[in-house]
Amino acid sequence: MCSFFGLEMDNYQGDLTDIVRASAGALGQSDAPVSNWEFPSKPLNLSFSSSAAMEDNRDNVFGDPFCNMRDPLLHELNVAATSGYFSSPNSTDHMLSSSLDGTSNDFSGAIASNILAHKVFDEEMDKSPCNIFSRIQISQNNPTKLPVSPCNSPVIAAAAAASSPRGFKASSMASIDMINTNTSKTCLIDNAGPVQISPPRNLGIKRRKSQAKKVVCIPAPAAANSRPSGEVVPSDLWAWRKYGQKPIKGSPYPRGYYRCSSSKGCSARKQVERSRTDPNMLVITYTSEHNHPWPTQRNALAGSTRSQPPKNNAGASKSSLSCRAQKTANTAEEYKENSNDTLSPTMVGGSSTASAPVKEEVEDIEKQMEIDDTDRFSEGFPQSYRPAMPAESNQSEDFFADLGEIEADPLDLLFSQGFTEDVQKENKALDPFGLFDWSGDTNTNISFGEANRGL
DNA sequence: CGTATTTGACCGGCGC
DNA sequence: GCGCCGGTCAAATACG
Repeated sequence: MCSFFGLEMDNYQGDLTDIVRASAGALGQSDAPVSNWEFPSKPLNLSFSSSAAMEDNRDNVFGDPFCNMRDPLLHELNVAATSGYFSSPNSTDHMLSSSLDGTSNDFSGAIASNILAHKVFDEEMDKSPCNIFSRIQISQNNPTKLPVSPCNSPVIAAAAAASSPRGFKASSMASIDMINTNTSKTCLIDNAGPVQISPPRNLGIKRRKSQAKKVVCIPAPAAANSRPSGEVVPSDLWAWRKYGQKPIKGSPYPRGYYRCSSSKGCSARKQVERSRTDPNMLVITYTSEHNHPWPTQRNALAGSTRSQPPKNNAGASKSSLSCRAQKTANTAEEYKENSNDTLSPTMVGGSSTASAPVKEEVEDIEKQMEIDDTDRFSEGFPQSYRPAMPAESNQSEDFFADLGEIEADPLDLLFSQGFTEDVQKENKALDPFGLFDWSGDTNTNISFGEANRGL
């Protein structure tokens, strides 16, 4: 597995794009599957209503009443590591689970995989050396360079609690060992420079200045995707609606503005942009918090029907965007990239071809994940989660090679019909309360692409 | 027809 | 006070 390049911060102050620069490294620059993070992931904490758990999360930065609920973003990101296709079989490092415990509550999620390096920066995060950031160099006014453990943080990843209605309790992240690879050998940040995280100046964030924000820096799937249009934005299963896009001064990439559409009145917002310093990385900034449980398939899908980019995407209808992009594009190539890879959620998930079966599978997976997480942690990816790979593979490399060549959503390959059926059966058995409408009708099913939209 | 996206216009904070 | 800039609004448009 490739290693991540060193993470570094340029000195550009204040721009969230650079708050966390997680180099995509070999990942972003390789042919690694770009849609890997569409894979559903497992839950880290199933305590939906545990008062104790809630208590433990009382200091989560967002005062999130749902902080114990699963974070769809986390799950999704996590799955890659738990799928067995991404993680090392020798996952023994409990770095995150231990280092986070009781220290960075607002750093409520952790995700790691050999492929994905998701990094979250919370402006209000505790910089205690005991937390995840002990492995990250904090730059700004703090000259102190916290040691970066080159082998303990293959992926210093944490899902944005802000994106979650509940976040995760650090102590509940034992599963991280599933996604941490054998760090002593497969360290993703080996031979790399330190991770430097610069707290934002908050300049330009005026109206919500006092609000906590979380910045997630993730590999930009689109960068390696040949998708003709649209930014591939990771799904977090929240329903996001894009309400604006602006070119950002100093960055060739526009910033997309999204608000939660899962619930009226929800003030949750997020901004998605490419890192100016590393186009392979997407910087997602979450602002405010959801005031509702993370969406069921129904409300998450409200109005979500588009799975394809505008047919005239490359045509006149895009001229406006192109013009905007052109404003900041310094070169023809940059312009091209902007035209093709703007932060439009239209194609999020890189799965314009995502079909209903796929989305159902995703939902099923998530559902089951909520049921038996602990077992998975110890036993690995459950049989039922295992995608029916061609040739039943452990041949992930070949698989990914294929992924790189196909245009169809890799999930179509990952999840076979048989897989779906099995999971559905299992889900029914395991979800006697029918908390989730996994079977839903066509209007309520989340299309994977749709689920991804807005990220 | 309902919903999402696009995008120009507008608003307000901040620096000068 | 003015201009810059980021963030948001909302009309137009696209899509299923």
